[in-house]
Amino acid sequence: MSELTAEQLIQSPGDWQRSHHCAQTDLALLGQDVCLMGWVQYRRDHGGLIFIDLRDREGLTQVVFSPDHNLQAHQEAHVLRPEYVLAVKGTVRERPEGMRNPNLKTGQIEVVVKDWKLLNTAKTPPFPIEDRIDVSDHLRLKYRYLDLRRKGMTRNLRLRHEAVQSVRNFLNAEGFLEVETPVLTKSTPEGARDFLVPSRQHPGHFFALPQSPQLFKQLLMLGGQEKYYQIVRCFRDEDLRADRQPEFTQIDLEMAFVQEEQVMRLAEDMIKNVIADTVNQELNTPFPRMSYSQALDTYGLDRPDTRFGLLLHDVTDIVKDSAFKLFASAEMVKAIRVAQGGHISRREIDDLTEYVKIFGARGLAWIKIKEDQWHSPIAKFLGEEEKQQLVRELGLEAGDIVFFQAGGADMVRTTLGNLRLKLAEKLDLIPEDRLDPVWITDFPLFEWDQEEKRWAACHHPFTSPRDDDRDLLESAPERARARAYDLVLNGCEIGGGSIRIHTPELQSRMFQALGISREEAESKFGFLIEALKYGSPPHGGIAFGLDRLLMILGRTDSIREVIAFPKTQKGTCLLTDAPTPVPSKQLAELGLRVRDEQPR
RNA sequence: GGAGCUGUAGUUAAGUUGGUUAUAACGCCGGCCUGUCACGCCGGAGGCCGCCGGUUCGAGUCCGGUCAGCUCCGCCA
Repeated sequence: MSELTAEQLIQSPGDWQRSHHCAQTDLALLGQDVCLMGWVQYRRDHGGLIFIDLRDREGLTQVVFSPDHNLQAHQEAHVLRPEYVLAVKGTVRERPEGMRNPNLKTGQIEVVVKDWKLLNTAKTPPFPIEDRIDVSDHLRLKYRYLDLRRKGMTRNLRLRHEAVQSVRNFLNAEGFLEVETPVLTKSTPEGARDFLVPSRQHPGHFFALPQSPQLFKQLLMLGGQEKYYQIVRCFRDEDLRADRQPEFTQIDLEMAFVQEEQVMRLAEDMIKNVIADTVNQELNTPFPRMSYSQALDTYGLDRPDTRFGLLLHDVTDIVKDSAFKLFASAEMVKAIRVAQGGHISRREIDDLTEYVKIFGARGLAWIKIKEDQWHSPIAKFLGEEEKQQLVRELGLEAGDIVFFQAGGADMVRTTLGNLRLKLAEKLDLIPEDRLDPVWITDFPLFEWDQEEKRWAACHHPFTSPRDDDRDLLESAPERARARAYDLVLNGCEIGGGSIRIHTPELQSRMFQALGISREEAESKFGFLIEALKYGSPPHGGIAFGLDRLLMILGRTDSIREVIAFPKTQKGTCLLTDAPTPVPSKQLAELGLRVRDEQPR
């Protein structure tokens, strides 16, 4: 028997056809001949007997090369290495007593090789194709195609597929039409930074990639399509986070002739359905609702995680005459009681103090409640009356610890809102298997843009004010409420929408309130205002961040885990090396020149 | 634009107060092995300690810078 190298053994599959997937081989197939194709997961070469765990997308099957069944095959199979690609034909047989593997779905059986083909060899992968190995993000992204072979990524891609199918099935049944909208579109003011695409045919002119299909979906309502949806890529040229990628996917939908209730009911039914179809969990509808101001008051954030307590209490009034000047002079003082948190050490408090500084806090006041006294750097400033009121407001008991934050309202809320999350994580208070949705409603229409010194749309400039707040647009914009709603799941904003403005008059007033001049409104949004003049139906909708929803359902802490080919935090692709410079000829065609081009 | 963490063999990590030849496990290569299943046993190879500079008799270790990955602030209607 001549010794052939692995490369010499490579063959084409020829007329071999795969009969089963590796996960399908079980006792029901006993005695049958099957043809499997896949990759070598593990090889256990005993010399006289070779076991290969063959992997395909669906699972693993043990195949056995035995000289008793095919001498040549057995001898050739010594060349097999991890990730080699092979096809085997063989017989499914029950494993001998005591040789079964209960950890493997197909562990009752094995496939005895009658004939096989080596379809391809493989370099030794830079990291093992196994879930239990933690590999650096850098390597995983550079060799993403190898990372995708791992079970975790395969599972996440399947989850994504199932979620998308569920959404389509649901919305199709509800009478929605899936319509595509342009990816090459118009740059608009407001919102995130646009990705620009230069126009070759019109030098100096640019398309923008859509931040969302917002205007087109409204135009589809104007186009009489009544119920639209799209699972659509959106682009925002802003810095990345664990839950943010420059391109991400929205489940976008819009309905004509509806009010808030219909959109919210439909949306929660859709989400309920997706969750049942993917992770087999049942949510109760209707989802709970909370006003924006209540969310800020009790959770500090507009995306409350309602899976645990640690609520914020306002104690501004209690300490307004305190001897502790920091409290007395503050615009707002809030507190979090951690029941039986007195064991938190000085060292841990120091870490938390460092943590809150990220949010602009100067420090972190705390009190440990003991049986006989209050242990705290600030206890000496607090009078009996103040202490009594704090006990009442916070429900204090011996063994508790209380954290305080005093200062500007925004800072206090943000700081304690984030501290609350930090504490919950640290103290393991988050029930990981819970899915707690909550609608946030009653958003303000505007928020003050400190940098631009003007009002900015809280949601977007097409969101309708409440009917009875219309006159506030000019007189008291800060009091105007929006017909907007966000859906928050486990403290993550997974969707948001609104009832839109559908008359040209109101839309023009909105632009005015935002400080957008008549001329600018005309040049940027003229087509919309014009369109609204031709019988626009009242309409509204919502858009969900598919990736974020999948992060929660897949119980992963990074958006990269649910995207096949994500970008790094610096917005690059380690696999393709994009973005790259382009030849000057290509730039010239576009009428572009790169300023201060560095020699490379 | 800013802050923090990380960077040592193919991979994951250890590396003490700055001190001789930089460890371990897995992987890889060679050999043995007919019931393993993350097979086992014997042997072997494998290092620009991210990069540049500085301090020092001497730097993986200290300092400055820089690059990359990650987390966060700003930003994200």
